[in-house]
Amino acid sequence: MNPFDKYQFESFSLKGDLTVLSATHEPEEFPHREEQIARMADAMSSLLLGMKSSHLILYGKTGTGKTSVTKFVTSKLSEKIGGNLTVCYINCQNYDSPYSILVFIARTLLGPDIVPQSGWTLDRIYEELVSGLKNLKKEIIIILDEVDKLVEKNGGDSLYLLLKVTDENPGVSGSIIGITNDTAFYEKLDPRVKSRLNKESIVFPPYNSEQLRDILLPRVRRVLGDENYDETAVNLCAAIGAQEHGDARKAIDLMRVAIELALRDSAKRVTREYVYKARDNLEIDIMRETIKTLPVHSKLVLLSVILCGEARPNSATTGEVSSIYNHLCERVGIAPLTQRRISDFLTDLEDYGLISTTLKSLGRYGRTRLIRITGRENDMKRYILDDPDFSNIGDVKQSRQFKLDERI
DNA sequence: ACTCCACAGGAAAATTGGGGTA
DNA sequence: TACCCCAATTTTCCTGTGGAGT
Repeated sequence: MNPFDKYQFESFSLKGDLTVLSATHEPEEFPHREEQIARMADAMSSLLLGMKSSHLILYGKTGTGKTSVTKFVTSKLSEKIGGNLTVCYINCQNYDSPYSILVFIARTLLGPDIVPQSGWTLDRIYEELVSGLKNLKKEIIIILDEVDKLVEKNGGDSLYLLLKVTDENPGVSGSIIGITNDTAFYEKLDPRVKSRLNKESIVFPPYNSEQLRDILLPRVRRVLGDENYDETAVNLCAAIGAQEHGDARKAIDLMRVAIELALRDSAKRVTREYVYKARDNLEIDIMRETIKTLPVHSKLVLLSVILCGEARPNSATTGEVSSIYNHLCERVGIAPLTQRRISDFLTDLEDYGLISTTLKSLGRYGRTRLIRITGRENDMKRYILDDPDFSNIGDVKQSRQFKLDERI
């Protein structure tokens, strides 16, 4: 026998497409969601008879399958009904005003030329949309992902208007599917919307780790075959996902990254170690991605927080941050915003998990938020300074110095 | 017990900017 | 061109507040 046999480095190869483990993959099977699917189908079955379907509200945390299941069920429904049904998917994070929603719907259902992005009055867009929908003569399903954003922002105006479109115009037949992760969503609605929304609600409970494993395993098999991975690695992904409020997306992402890392290493199989590495990687990726997509002022505020923390290791306060921010703006050549606004940015940054704040009273010295960076600030600084707008910011240490002098 | 700091965070006014009509 | 409508973003103005100093 060949003495080199035991030094086989050949790594495993993919048996299937890795996109099965990507966010855009739309599965055909939904383990542990049979009940929800059946109930949705039941609620929408009246469309098959040409009757109106009632509106639906779906509750559930992120990664519990609400969106995928909805897309799945609606696509199956349109298979049955044929060309007589159009589905319009809207993510309410992007379209959160009555105006932008109506425009979006009009443009996707009726074509991009029917209404302009802006310029017309809301009334005119409404009229145009309604008459357009009448001419369409189709059943319409409007999926509102993250509806809670809609209600938070401007009361229930957008929803109210949509319900008016679907319910108050003979000749228009539409139903709304609202998706939310806010369990108190319905209570927050104002009465005029509540009364119209003859709601049927379906809850998507978080997955536990066994259920996550059931979701993960078939997909992993499709990618890797039966060998090439430790089952404990899959279990670990499932366990981490379960910890994160039963988040299937998280578990799937972890598995994908773990496989990618193992491939890059030309490893023989995917092990727990790769899952741990994947977790670290994902965290950094998420951080870089959120920082990269931050608006300029937000970046400056975050940078100010970091610099402030470097100057004085104990927590920074809003006032300190905003004075550093002012200096940075001057340096970069951007008009600074008010402290009121900075305060809002700080809340945003906290929501993104980039900083954490504690409201504290310093007695005689007022009441303010103590602000701390969460995570590796050197990395953060690097990602912020990647922004081409900040090319003239120069040496950060230097700028820190000059700020220290200016303060107090 | 009372003050008063340094803000938080709500509400409303003002500004900005796309796009219309005449 | 001037002027209007609308949404979104910021500013202005505001009221509220926990606790160190007195």
